[in-house]
Amino acid sequence: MTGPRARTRIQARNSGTILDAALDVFSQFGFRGATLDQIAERAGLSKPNLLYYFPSKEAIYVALLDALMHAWLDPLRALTHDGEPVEEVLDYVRRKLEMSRLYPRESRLFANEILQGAPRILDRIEGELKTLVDEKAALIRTWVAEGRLAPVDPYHLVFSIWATTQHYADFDVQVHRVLGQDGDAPYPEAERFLTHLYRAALTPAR
Amino acid sequence: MTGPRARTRIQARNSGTILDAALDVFSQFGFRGATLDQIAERAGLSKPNLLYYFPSKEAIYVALLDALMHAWLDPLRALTHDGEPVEEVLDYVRRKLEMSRLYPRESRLFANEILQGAPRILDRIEGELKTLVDEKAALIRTWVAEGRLAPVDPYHLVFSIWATTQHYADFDVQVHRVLGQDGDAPYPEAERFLTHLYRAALTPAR
DNA sequence: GTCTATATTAAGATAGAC
DNA sequence: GTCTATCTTAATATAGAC
Repeated sequence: MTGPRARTRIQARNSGTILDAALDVFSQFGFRGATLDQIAERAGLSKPNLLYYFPSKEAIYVALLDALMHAWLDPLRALTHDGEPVEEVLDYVRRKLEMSRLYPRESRLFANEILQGAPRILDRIEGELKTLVDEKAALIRTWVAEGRLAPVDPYHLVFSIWATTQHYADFDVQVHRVLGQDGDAPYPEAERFLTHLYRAALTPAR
Repeated sequence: MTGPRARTRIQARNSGTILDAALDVFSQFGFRGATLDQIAERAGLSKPNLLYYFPSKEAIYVALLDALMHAWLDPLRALTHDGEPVEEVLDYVRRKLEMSRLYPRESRLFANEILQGAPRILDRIEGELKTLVDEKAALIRTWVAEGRLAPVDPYHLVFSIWATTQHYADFDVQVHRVLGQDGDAPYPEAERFLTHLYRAALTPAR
């Protein structure tokens, strides 16, 4: 800890307030589209006060990305060889969908960063993310080779799970308008649909 | 035609150059994150010259969105009751995937607009897009009722097709880094995977 | 720790010469 | 039609009082 952040109670509280407000703004507008004015207003602090807690706009953004990446891959890490393969993957789908439901802003922050070319996260994509996906892809290949999973490409399977589950957070506005529903209403049906989709596609032919 | 746009040959060419450059920039950074300086540089024109062809930054952006929405729904419109239901949906998946491959910038422009709350496109989401999806959802329900398609929620089916196919354009950087591939390399395998995924999920139990 | 005031740069848009 | 120069506003960041 070099900065003043998180030393005293008031510092911890204000840092948290700032990060929460910043997540609102950055997740909607991306790094360049977001402004400190918006963040300050949403946090109920003055702009200079923001810069007392964080040295720059970029530092706030990077702090958010760091916190995000730390937790983002947890659902995939939990995919192990312990259980029955089809149910293991379905559990992963449900965990990812739950992430979208509980943390839609984090999903949109990530989506915005990738859309903009991932300039501040490319090393972690090529590093920890790729490493983890490679590892789980190998596990999935093993299941396929053992005939316990239908023959699918593990990478594209993972991409499709990311896409379908994150869609409910990233395209949330569209989903709600098309369905004419609000809030978390789409999620139960989404879970039913995705469970059917992946169970049908992954269950090996008998 | 009120503005100078598209009257003479030189006007048509410059308008096209500007829109192409603007698509590059807006699709990456979103409306607020994009700057006229970037667009001007990429178009090889001066900033005031841009504003000779379009009255404002917003006008350029709206022109792009208009052109996009006009073509964006074509693949879904082509889903008709003519053929065999499973193959009809698979054709739709392939058309959407082809859109991602050929027009990734348009896909990212749309994604950015939705992520930012769809402020300039909300009426068309609630209008022509919802109307079309409602219509095709009814068609899919008919197929399900006839036992020619496995029982799935038609709206979430469409969402999943949008998500999985647009993912290859919108998250293109991530896909390429994880796979260690460049250019269009992921598409053939993506098509194989998605064909399997939807064929398995949509084929009715015999 | 927090604020007002302000320096500095960048961005959208316009004026006016050519 | 196109450019240089410039106006105006907004944005990041800092100075310095309290």
